[in-house]
Amino acid sequence: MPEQENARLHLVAGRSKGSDPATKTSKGERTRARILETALELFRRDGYEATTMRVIASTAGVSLGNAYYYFKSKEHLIQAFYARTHDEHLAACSGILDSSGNLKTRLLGVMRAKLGTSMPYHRFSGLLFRTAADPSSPLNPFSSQSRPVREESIDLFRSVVLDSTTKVPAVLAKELPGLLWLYQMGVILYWIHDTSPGCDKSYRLVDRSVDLVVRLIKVSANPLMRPIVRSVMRLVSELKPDSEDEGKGEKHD
Amino acid sequence: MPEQENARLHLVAGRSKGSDPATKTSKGERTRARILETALELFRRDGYEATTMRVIASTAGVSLGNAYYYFKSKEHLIQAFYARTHDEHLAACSGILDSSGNLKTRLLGVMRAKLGTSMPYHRFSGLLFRTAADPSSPLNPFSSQSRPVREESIDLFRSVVLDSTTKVPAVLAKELPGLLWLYQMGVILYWIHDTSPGCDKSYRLVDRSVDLVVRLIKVSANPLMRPIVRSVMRLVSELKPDSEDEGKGEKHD
DNA sequence: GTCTATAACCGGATAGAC
DNA sequence: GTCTATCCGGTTATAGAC
Repeated sequence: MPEQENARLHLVAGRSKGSDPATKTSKGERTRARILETALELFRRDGYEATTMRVIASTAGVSLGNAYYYFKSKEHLIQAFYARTHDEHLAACSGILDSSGNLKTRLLGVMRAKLGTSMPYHRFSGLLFRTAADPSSPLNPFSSQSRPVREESIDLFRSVVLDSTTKVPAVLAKELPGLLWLYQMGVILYWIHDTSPGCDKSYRLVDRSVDLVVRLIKVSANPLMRPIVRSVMRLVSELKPDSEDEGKGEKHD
Repeated sequence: MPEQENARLHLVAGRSKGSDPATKTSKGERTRARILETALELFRRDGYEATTMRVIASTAGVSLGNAYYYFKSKEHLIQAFYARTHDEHLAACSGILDSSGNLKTRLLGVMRAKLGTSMPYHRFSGLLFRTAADPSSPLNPFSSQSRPVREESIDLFRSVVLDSTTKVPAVLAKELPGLLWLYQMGVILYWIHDTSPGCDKSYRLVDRSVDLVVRLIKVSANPLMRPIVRSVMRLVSELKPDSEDEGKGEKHD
């Protein structure tokens, strides 16, 4: 399925400087970028629903049909948004990850950075999660089409764990990055519903829960916890891979 | 806001036999019921998106505008769906809850019943969760407008815990029903994305995780766990109430 | 005041000409 | 690669019937 490859290429277009020398952006690439910039701008300013494809198109100086030539649907603009915020998150994390080996410090830094970089899109993210929760949408974070971005996110947590000086029990090591990613998703879900001023509650949630998570990781090394830890890990590994039948949903790309 | 009262009244219409004697259903109530039945039937058969309001209306033998007279939006049909499945869930649970006092048995019964009664709506529920995840939607399970149904669900878990013979540590007791409801939401979220035949994986998840949950509850009584349990409970109680500002979202009823 | 219907509006999406 | 014209479905306005 070459289209999927293509989608991924588009996704990263403008991030990793193209494989060709210089800034050899074709006209199409520039048009595409212009539409995307316009859309994200309008989403942030007016929200998702309030921003119509017609307005995006006209503001970007193209026709409605043309906008649909570059983005198959309004939701596909969101995929681009995913990639964008992930890059910003990475950038915001690098400082802490380079300077500390303490697991708690690292995880806290990553989680706080996640909230920080997401803040400008608080309202927008609500809608994002809306489509994200739809299993038949290619945009949902568990779908095969989201795998590339998902894997990148999990990689981040892998580096949080692996490059830390804190010793992680062997049983946990393999699944931990994926679990932390899931934990992050949970925090985001809370944050989306958080209407406290400045989203203070979400920050408190991060502070407290990171502490908790790290303590749980440490406690899991205790022999008393052995059977429970084992159960958890079996549960996780057994139920994780949506195996062969992924992408069976109604909507295809 | 009397409308909200009304919405709730409508919600339970046809459930608790009206306050008036006999089956004094007005014509409007019958029309309303007919539309709802038709809609749920079509949702189950064709899915949510594929079922248009026009088809619902014509199948139910009313005009489009008339359907909107009874249900303010397509999504409002979902609120009725919530109530419906909750009632079915209650009925499916009663057997186990009346016959066993064992916490694990009770919780397992409730969770399996939840999956069982939800199965006919597997596809539909995906879409449901879609709008449910939108914080500005009155349908999201955390919203103030969903409170009545939410409280009913939590009550079910309260009875699971309170009427069991297993002793639950005091620190946990207060928050446990709400946490179990949250746990159920998590299971549902997994189930929605579960494409395994017969949703076997979801059933396995329930079997394994119920075992785990019950063991965690018991372990939490261990003095070694004291500090962590305390942290968890503080976290929960501190971050739970979306306090005063609920319903501040864009969409109002 | 309760109910029903018709005719629009609006925005996401598509077809097909250039 | 770009446009115009059009479809389709959720939603609303509004007029009248009971």
